[in-house]
Amino acid sequence: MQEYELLIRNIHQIIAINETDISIIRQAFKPRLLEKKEILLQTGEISTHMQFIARGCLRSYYLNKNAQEHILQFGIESWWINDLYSYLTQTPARHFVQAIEPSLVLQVHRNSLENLFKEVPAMERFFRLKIQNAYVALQERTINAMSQTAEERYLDFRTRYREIEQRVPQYMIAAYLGITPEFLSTIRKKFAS
Amino acid sequence: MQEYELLIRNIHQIIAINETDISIIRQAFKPRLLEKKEILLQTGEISTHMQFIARGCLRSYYLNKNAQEHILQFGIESWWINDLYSYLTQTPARHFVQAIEPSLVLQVHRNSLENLFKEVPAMERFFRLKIQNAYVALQERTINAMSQTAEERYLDFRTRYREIEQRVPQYMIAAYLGITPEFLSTIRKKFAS
DNA sequence: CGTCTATTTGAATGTACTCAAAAGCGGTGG
DNA sequence: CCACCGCTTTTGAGTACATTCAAATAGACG
Repeated sequence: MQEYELLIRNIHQIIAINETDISIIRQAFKPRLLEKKEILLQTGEISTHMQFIARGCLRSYYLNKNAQEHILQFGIESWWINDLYSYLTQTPARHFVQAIEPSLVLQVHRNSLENLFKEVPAMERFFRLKIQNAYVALQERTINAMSQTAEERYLDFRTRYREIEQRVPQYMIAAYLGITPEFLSTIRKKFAS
Repeated sequence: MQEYELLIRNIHQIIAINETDISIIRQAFKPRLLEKKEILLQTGEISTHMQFIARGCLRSYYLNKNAQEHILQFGIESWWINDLYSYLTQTPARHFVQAIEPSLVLQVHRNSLENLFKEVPAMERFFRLKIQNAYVALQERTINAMSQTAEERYLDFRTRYREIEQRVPQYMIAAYLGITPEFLSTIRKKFAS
């Protein structure tokens, strides 16, 4: 049950919860093991769960009309990952969510989360804050994508997500930054240690 | 009071409201006239109002560290405009909101909106949907910024926001697309009618 | 060890920027 | 009403940034 500790800590950092709340939260979340490359959410499916990463590394990505992959988000331990729009509006997902490493997520179903909100109202605030943060992070990324060179974006990524950089293959970082793997390779050469 | 009709229609398209609701909504929103170039929200200020554009054209923009302007959003009649993050979190705004033309906005103060939610609960759903749509629009824009050429982005903008393209100066469209005005000019030459 | 995938390298090309200057346009004052 | 001023848009030359394609090299894993 150690994985649940991480979840509880993650929530407790943001909102106040007591022992009763904690046991209600534990019951609402179900563990799900994922193999490397296993897909948690497909385009076209409707997202029914919020998921917390207890162990491993995942990504959400999108295929554009030329079938190029674009990564929207990476996630490691203590992050939340989803196609938020599909979840919120109950419309077909436009993104995939996939495990990069063997992973363990703690999932709460939409209905179950609604009940949780009734029993632990502060959880509603918790998720509202998560969504707000996701929004502002996205806004910053949009601006950076438009105003910075690939090199600047890469260095920014490196400092911001030091750990992720070491855990995911380079071509995925390129797909996150919106550049080709070849060009990322030449950028990296400049900063070779 | 014609400007209020537009607001009511905008809300009524999304949620069911009766005559009583309408008069409550009318009272909550106050008109504010803006001159061309007048700034409605400054970086550093905390956003206290949601605003609906009844007449005119506005933009929200951001200055990056090289003091370049990047436009996040244009808005014309029937659109909502704000620094949403500042409004939601009550933290200092990172963006400016400015009138491009002489404009009229209908503003509702945060406190007033909270009261409105109690009297007309469906309004809470209305704004939640607005925020969700803003999120997904931003996500699409991020992907496009990374995966499309300037020309593709411009053509996309043109079909998506035909009217805005005709109302705002070209250098602002460049600032929206993340390219230089010179380069936008050469792109346009190719499609000269 | 062999196979498959990921990364690197390099040449040629395309996309977008910088800088400078000219042309166009819109409002204001005389 | 027109002339002028300031701002916006266009044009062009030179350069920087990033891609494509092809091939070589390196790593990971059964």
